[in-house]
Amino acid sequence: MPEGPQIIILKEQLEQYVGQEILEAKGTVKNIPVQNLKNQILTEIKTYGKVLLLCFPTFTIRIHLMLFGKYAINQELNRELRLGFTFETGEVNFYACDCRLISEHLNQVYDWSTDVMHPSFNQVKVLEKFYCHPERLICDALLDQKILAGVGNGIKNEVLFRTHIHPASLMGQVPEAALKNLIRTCVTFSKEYLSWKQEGTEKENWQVYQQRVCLRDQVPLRKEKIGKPVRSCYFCEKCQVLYSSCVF
DNA sequence: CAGAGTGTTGAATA
DNA sequence: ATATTCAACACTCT
Repeated sequence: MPEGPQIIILKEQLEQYVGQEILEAKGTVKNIPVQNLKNQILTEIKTYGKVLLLCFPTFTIRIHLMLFGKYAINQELNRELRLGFTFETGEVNFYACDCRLISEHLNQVYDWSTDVMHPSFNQVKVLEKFYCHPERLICDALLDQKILAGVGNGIKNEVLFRTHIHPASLMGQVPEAALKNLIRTCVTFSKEYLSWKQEGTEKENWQVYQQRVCLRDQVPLRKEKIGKPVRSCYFCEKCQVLYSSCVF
């Protein structure tokens, strides 16, 4: 399910429980001593990229929905419960997700300046990280959570299309102006994506991802497995420029 | 009905 | 020891 904007929605849905005590915690999660969570007060909810961070006074629970993760609020799904909390006014249940405990201070764990949904996002920091990997493909760099947190395969394809950059372009070959535009578009697109999600108009706004025809050229879009590790890239050969000395 | 995929990790292998 | 590859996870949609 989850790219950055969808995690923001999850955070918003859970905000109602901030300040409340965990009356009951259950689930088959193995990394976390579930019994010890009882009576803990949820003090804050944060997100970092695709990760949800439930903050308690002395520790944080990190939840990543991965590829198949599900959650349910005031409802139970018919599958193995990984981690579930009952608060004073309701419950939340997580399934098929990765859960772990963080005891360090979050500022030591996460660099907020490269999270596309974070207020302290800093374009210059991301550009610096981009320049550390001139030999990588642009489609790989966009998915690297250490470089740009919160961007998933959908956002990746959309921002490359919108900025006219071919996914197989080499980082070091893309002009600085194009890179800056790309980074800016990651943020603006993610925010648009969030509002489309909230309005329920998300589907109409995909321009390349899982689409068939380029809306600019009316040419069939290409779908190729590109990168390391390989991921699906949707692109238009006609209007997305390949910046590369290699032949694709 | 088979197969791919909104993602990442940790184990296996070289 | 270090780098790379790969299965695993678990479910929906095409």
